[in-house]
Amino acid sequence: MMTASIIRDSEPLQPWFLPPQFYDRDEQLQHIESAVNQQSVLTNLHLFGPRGAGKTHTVRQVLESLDQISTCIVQCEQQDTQYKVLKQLCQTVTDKNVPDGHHSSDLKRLFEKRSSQLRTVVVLDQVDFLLLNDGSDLLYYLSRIRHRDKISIITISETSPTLKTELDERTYSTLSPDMVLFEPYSTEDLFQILWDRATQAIHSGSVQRKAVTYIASSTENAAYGLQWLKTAAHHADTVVTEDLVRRVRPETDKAYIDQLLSGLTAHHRLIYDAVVELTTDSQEVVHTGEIYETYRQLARSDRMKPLSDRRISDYIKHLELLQVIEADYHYGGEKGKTREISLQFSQNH
DNA sequence: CCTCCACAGGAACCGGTGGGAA
DNA sequence: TTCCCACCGGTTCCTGTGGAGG
Repeated sequence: MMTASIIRDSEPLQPWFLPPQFYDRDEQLQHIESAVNQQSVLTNLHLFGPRGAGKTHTVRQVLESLDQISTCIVQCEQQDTQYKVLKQLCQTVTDKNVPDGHHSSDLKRLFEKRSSQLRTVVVLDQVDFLLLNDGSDLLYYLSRIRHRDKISIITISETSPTLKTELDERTYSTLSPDMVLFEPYSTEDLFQILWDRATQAIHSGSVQRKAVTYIASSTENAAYGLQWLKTAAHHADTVVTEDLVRRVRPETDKAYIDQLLSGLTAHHRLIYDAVVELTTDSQEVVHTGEIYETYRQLARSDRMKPLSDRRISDYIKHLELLQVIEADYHYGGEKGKTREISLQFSQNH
């Protein structure tokens, strides 16, 4: 069934692929580099911008270009407790596996010992997950660590512009990060980004410029655009056309959501499915109680033991942080405290 | 004005896991 | 081997919120 693929190298279509060329990120690249590449005191940074604006890639680009510097990139979506982050920091810095069961003070000692010898950059990607689950204790610790002139803390967020409201006062004032703003890509830049990847990944002549132009003018999110291109390429018999691109949009949404949810649990998935099921053309917002109920039904039909409402309430917050759903908080709506929840990615564009 | 609804979200607690020390 | 301790995902319990309805 699968005919010869037009893809010659799938790597450049992968989300983690670091491209050789960046567009319209000179200012940010420079800002980050000067913050972590000083001989004296290193600077802390907070990177803010929407998903698919190149935050993570830009940091990686800078860090991979530097020598004599130890770097730890932590995905807080998974590492959402103080202990887990410390564990990963120690593993990265010592290059050894660190088993569970230690006291976090042991891990702190180990990390301090190593980081005192070498300049160290700690990147906390999706830091909101850590803050939601565990508060700002870890950031407080890191901001006051011994030898802190040798450590730079870089936090990345899509939902907190400054971290000021998310952190307690003392942590914010000692951390006092420089803000680095990432604007969404322009249509032209996004075209270049996708075109570069397309020409690297796909046999020449097998992708039309118009097709890529269409993607670039339909979204500002590079990660989403890339998924779109990839989905289209997988479906193309001979060439990626604009028409094909239009047709694969629903499937792109699905694949993009799958990728976002892949780092979370099966329960998160069921909650998302519940919201999809409850959302109709006539009813675009759903209430938490309905989600709990539908989730329980879905879980039972999958022979999974449903989790408590309290837990699901937290999981809904996770989906909100990932921006697959949007939650409108009413501390004074029709029925006291409620959330009105809607899909961020509607199935029918 | 009081009570109820339908939730939000803090805090305490629970059982399992995996160290380290005696 | 026994005991103790921290961590973790999860539950239970509880208090707070503000409009609607009596």
